[in-house]
Amino acid sequence: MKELPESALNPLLKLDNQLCFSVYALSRLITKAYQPLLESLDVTYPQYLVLLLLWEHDALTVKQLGEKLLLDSGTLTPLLKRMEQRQWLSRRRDLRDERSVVVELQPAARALQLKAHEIPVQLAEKMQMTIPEIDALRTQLRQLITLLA
Amino acid sequence: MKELPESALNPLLKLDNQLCFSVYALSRLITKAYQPLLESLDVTYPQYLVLLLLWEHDALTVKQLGEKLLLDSGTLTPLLKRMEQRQWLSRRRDLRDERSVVVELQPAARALQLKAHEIPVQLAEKMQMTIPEIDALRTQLRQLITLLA
DNA sequence: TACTATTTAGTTGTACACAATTAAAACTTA
DNA sequence: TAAGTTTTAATTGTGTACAACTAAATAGTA
Repeated sequence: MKELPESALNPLLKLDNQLCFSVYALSRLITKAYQPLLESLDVTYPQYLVLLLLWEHDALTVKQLGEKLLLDSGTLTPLLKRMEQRQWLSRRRDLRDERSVVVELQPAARALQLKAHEIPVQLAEKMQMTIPEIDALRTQLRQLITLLA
Repeated sequence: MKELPESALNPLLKLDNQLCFSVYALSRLITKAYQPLLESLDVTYPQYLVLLLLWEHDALTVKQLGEKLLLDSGTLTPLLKRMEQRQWLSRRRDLRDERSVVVELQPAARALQLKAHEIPVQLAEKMQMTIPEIDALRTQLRQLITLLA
């Protein structure tokens, strides 16, 4: 009798059946889908996420950025330094708490915001989803994020 | 009159409203959720994905792995070299087509498969989802992957 | 057959991600 | 207030990701 592959015994060990791989692959594809749109801003996708937050809040500490993006200083510090070099933001110690570093939006990055308005719309088009569909899926993923964070 | 932040004018530019960020954040959280489970195998999550495929197919070319994982040789070659060093797989040119490199499962990695059976179950528990719920979400993400790939 | 185009991996350089560690500042509390 | 703890960024080292490029092998074609 011919031996079956283990994956036949445990279909959960098949890549095709894994939700986790879908999230992982989709995440990378989305980053790639953003790239041509972000090219005019000359930022990477993680840098764009930082800009989104600073456009909204103007100034945040590294810790606050990390909480919102679920990233630690090991990732953020070099990323923010690159953005500082391009004059998109400033980094300085908080005078009231020298442990913290305040990251503040600079004028050059404020100007970028005007170019960014179309990006979410174009992404939604690429994904061929309506706003309600996007909202529903996002809500579902948020629940998983809350669970795992 | 006080000026509103731009994000008030364009709510799509708020991080909280972005499906893409949810996918990105969830992907990283899932990788972290895997980590304690993969520790006993001493593999990273991308390496685990390669093992899933080799457990299923025994031998695949770098190109085939890349098609299934949506990764290119720039990522795979060094990753596979690390796995080769640990005797989990072998890499050799295909004699019938010297452009291709065949990656073949080695006995040490076959043995790892026994330890891996519980991993998908434990992950599903961490996500507090039933198999049908997982299947539904995966199907939805697959559609997006097909669209963007 | 020669010539060109395509396919396949590998290489190089840049940018995340993150665990583990370090160091300084601020907090706690005895 | 002095000692120990916690908080906050930065640093170090490893491992992805991926664009752009290179080189070898194969396929296609005039």
